[in-house]
Amino acid sequence: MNEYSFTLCHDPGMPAATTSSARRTASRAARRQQLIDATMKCIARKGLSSMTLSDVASEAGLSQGIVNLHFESKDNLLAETLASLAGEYRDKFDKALENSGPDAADSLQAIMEHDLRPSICNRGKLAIWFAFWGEVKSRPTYQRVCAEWDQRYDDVVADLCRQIIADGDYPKVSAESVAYTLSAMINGLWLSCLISPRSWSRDAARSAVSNYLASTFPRHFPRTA
Amino acid sequence: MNEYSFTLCHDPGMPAATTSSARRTASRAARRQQLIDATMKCIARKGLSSMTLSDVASEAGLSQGIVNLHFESKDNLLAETLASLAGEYRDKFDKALENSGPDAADSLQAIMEHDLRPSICNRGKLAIWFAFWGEVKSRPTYQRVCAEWDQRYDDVVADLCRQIIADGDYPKVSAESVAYTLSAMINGLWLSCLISPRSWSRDAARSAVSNYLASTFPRHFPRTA
Amino acid sequence: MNEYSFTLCHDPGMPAATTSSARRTASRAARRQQLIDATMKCIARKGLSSMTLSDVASEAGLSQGIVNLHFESKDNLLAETLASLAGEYRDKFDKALENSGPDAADSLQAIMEHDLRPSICNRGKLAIWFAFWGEVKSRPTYQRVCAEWDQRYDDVVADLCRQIIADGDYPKVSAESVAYTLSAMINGLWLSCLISPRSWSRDAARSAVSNYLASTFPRHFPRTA
Amino acid sequence: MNEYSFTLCHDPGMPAATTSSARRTASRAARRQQLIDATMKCIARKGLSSMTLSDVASEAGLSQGIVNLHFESKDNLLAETLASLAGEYRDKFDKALENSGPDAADSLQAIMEHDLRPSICNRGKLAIWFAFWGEVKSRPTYQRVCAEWDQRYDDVVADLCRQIIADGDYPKVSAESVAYTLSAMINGLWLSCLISPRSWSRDAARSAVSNYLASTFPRHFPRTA
DNA sequence: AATGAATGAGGGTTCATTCAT
DNA sequence: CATGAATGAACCCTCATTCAT
Repeated sequence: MNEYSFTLCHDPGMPAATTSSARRTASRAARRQQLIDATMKCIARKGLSSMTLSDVASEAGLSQGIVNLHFESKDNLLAETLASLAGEYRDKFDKALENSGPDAADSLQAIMEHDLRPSICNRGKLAIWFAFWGEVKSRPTYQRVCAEWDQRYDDVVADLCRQIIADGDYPKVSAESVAYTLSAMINGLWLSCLISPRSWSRDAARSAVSNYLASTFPRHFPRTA
Repeated sequence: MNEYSFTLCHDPGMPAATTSSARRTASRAARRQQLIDATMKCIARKGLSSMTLSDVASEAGLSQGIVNLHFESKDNLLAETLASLAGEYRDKFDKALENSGPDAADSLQAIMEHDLRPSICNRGKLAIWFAFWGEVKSRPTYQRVCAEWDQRYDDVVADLCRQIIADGDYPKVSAESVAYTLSAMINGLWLSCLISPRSWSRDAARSAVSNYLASTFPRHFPRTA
Repeated sequence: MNEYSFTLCHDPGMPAATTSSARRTASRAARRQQLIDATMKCIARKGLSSMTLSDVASEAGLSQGIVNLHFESKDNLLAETLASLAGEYRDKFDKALENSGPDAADSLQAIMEHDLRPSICNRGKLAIWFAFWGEVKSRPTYQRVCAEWDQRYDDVVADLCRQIIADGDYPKVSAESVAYTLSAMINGLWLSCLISPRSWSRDAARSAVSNYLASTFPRHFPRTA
Repeated sequence: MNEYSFTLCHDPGMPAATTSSARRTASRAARRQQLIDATMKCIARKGLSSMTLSDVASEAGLSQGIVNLHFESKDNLLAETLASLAGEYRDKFDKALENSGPDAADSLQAIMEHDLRPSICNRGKLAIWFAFWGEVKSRPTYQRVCAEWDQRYDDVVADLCRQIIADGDYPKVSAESVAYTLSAMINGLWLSCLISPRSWSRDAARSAVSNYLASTFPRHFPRTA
């Protein structure tokens, strides 16, 4: 499924073209990732607006100045955190596609399942996504990263839909519209998971998607109980 | 459509039943609303995490200390801003319902149209909603307000779906699931409006919803071109 | 005992040389005193450094701007409060002298008793005195008022001591030194009342003074049990 | 004279028993003491109520945020300043006792002399003590520290008096009352030093104490010229 | 590379003071 | 005379950033 791969500014530990200091560079990359991970935890726990670099350093078990040493500025750390979040998501997304069955329907199913899986769809992770989305309007950088990915997501899904439509003869269905709807649904379900954790049910979310797919592509997605 | 009305802590400009000082009281409420409006503009422009009380005061054309005078603290201002945002939305929502046709399908249609109308679905307003959603995990207060509203929204829509299902004999359709899906779709479409304003199209959003409704309730929502 | 009277800048409600508006002026003086009283309560409760004009206005049951209306500034209010405190003390002091027996020893006794009486020597009142004394070094105004009074106190007491010494033939005793000691003792006893209210005992304070007087002027102050 | 030693929360520059980073720790303690010293100067110069953290930082030749870095809050700085003031006094007090002659009368004499020595009894230092005493009523923390010390002072002095009384056969004298009187006298003399620096005379203060001691314990404290 | 003490700009907040009513 | 909304300077405090070690 390489054809869908794309690049964001996410590439921890690029091979270090320099001669010897591979270990040092590797360690540097590892430290950066460690700090990014700490940042994500902090965003999830305290929110973007009250997270401080002290929090991040503490969470990472390191000292005050460490973030500026590795990322120059807080803004930069956050930008790279978003890139990492997106990259991580993309990797899992790609893997889910690769591991899916051969048909487009299987792939589509895999994507949807993937998006609702606990490793992706849990309050902690979602809080981070929404934290960045909440600043998208005022931070062109965030917007670019998010928009790029969303576009790609829609493209991939639309492509799969096109194959399904061709395969199953659904003349009245627009691939783009279905892709758009699916993408929106996932994001909306994520929001409700974040906002109403008490009443939220993963099964309800899954069957909402299933129902939609079943009513849109009845010959590919049989209605479940 | 009073049966769907509900209350959030939103009540700008109470009717001033008291005899004297009505003017002063009115002015006080007006000032608060003025500050809340300024806050919304600032959130939309700068984001929750970099908006300052100075920004708000400037935007309102007033002096530094004015916010603390009327809201005691920034936290409080933000909480009341969210309440106002929700209240404003609720009012428009209720009005849209009232003005809709007599049938449940008309009402449902009205809600969907309302949610995608420019006065609701524009980057400025959406940025505010997402700003608060982005902090929901770390601010129980925000969560409560948002969850309360989401629940209500789903209830109202589910109720309408139930009427439509009963009326149109759609035995395999679950009202809750459809309501859930519609609610998620709207939020997801909002997100894409916020994130990808360039490629976003109101018509595409509308037809995504229309298509879904048409495929779910074919006898009530005829497929459009 | 007019010979000992002296003036501080304390004179509430001076007769108002103007023609008619006597009532208005009287009311004005009353209001000023009301505010000064409120100020004293606030100093006792919150301390000089955290007392605000709002506190004073609240305590007096009046509105925000009232203090500046009547006293122009906070500094001025405090200066007049100190003057009032000193004036009040002076009045009671004078009255205690007037009401005392005819002899110098009686007068001295009366002064000492007066200084340890609950109406003077209670934590509330003392807190106010010490609050001002605590700022004496940095506020020449306070110092002047306090120094003036202290001088007078010492003079009065030294005068009485002189009479006692002459009357009782205590050749080795210096009137000034005894006056100085008595004055210091009283202030020290006040401090211990303020600092150690739990263990402080009015009787212990009184007998400390009695013992001192008995050992200094044995023929005038018989030792008590 | 170890039997009279006692502890307040005062311990600048702990000996750094730890192996490494002794320098850093030492420096930290030194910085704290530096700030406390600056605080004392500021209180003496401007008074508790108008001293600001800026003043302290300037006085110490350091930057704005330094106090909060080392003391967390202004309240905390002040509390530790009082503790340091009391600790410093206690150390000198103990040393004066140690260096005094062998007899109880010598010790008592040493204490009194000590309390009136210029290094203790000067307007700058006294202004600080009175500044804190002025807030004792509204700050339980201050009160506790002050009350604790006063109690100890009285205990030590009373103990000495008891020895003197036993040694010299003064049946009618109460050790507690004398101790109480002496303690009060010293505080009162301090006040007059603070309030009336012009007319205040160290010799007058000393002879007031001497006279009292001579008349109370004639066989131990011979009358001076 | 890592530390953590130090900086200082800028935040939220307080409050003495002003002024239209 | 009295009110209380409004002001804005100045406070305490936070925190991203710097830098000597």
